[in-house]
Amino acid sequence: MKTKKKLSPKQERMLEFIRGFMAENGLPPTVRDIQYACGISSTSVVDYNLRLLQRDGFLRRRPDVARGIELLDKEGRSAGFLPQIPVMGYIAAGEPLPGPSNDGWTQEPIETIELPRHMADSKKNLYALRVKGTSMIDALIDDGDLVLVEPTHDVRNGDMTVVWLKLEQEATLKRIYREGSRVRLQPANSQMKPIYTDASNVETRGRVVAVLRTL
Amino acid sequence: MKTKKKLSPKQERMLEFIRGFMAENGLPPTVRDIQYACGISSTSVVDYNLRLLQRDGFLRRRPDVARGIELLDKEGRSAGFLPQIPVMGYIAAGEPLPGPSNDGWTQEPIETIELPRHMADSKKNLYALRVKGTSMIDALIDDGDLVLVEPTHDVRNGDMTVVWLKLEQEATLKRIYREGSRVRLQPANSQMKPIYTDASNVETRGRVVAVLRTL
DNA sequence: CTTGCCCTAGAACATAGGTTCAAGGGTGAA
DNA sequence: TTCACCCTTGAACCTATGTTCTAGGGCAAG
Repeated sequence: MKTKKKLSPKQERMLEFIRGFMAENGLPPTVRDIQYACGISSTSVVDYNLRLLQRDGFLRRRPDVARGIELLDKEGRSAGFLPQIPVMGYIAAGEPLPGPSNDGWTQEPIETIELPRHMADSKKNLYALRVKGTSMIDALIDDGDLVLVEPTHDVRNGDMTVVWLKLEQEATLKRIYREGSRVRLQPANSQMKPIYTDASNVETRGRVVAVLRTL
Repeated sequence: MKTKKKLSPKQERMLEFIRGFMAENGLPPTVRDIQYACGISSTSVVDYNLRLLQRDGFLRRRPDVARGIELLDKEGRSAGFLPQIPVMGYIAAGEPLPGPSNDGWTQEPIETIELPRHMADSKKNLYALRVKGTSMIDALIDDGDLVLVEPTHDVRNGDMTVVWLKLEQEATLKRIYREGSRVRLQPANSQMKPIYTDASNVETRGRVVAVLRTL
């Protein structure tokens, strides 16, 4: 159940704008903000569509209060305000890695989560991967965990890194240390031994900035 | 540096209210909301103090916009809106466990974090503990990780649980399974063996609902 | 064509809510 | 005392912003 109901393009646009406005400015937009941003000719049209959106459960309005729009998630609780982080796919040993291509993404997000600003600096356009299986357990990452990734090739020694091992056809998360022509991949778990491989065999896909586990 | 500057009691109160209002209602309060809630006699007094709070970097105001208050964290970025989770102390093997007493807490939070609603249902008054040392590594929890705890004694088999082992004088995080008069404490890491101990030796302090690791 | 429904227009209205003003009380320094 | 500074009062002011009204266009069913 992706959407509760089909929305008119205008309504899509409005919702999209409201979300963005709230995440960016930290407060809900006014009717007129929406009007101008969405190129709508009259406040009454905005009001009309807000009414419909409310009827269909996408938002709640507080009568007579300025900026009294409250976005609702599918469960009816308040949402918005927070940076939306796309969960771009799964990571598991042996699986191909989804990632950003030159322009945009190789695929659509499988879900979206929102994170507080102090975890997800919106400037870095982070994305997330869901861990499948226990193959990352030596990095202290369990099945079902969510890893937040900052997409960059500029990875420093010691960074927890998303690496693709070409030879092994394997994705993994390790701390990376370049040692001459070879690379040491150090599990986060001190009880595990490091892996050594040739530098030409590793492709760094980004730096892990956080790990989230919900139980 | 806890606070940038000493605040008057009134200003403390106002900030406190604004934070609460935003977390609860999903939008910033009006000047008059603040006035009534804090028992202030005039909007101009509110304005006056908001002015000072802005000067001292606690918030930003957008001139002439309704509810144009934006709370700032110590780094100057937008804050508020989210449930504030107190980090009540540290957890490490051998350390005593902080926790809720009959009324209130045994101590003050060492810090405060904010979490999105879908992680921190405000009804459950969660708290957090910061993990010190690598003694929880068999539960896939590293030094510096934050564990979110729902304080309850009603723990079910298989729950990741904060337990206090009386004999060993040790706090730990394990999945718990009651097996007759004894208790099996199962590490999250499948490569580790479970621990068995007598039921009378374990004291459950709460259920872990999430683990957060920032790198 | 007529009716009904959904949507758009533009304007006007009502008030929620930010801002300002003139005045006054307290307190400490000079 | 007087001045300066900080804070409080109460009211008035103004506009940002939600709401409402009347009118009309497009379109499908009858």
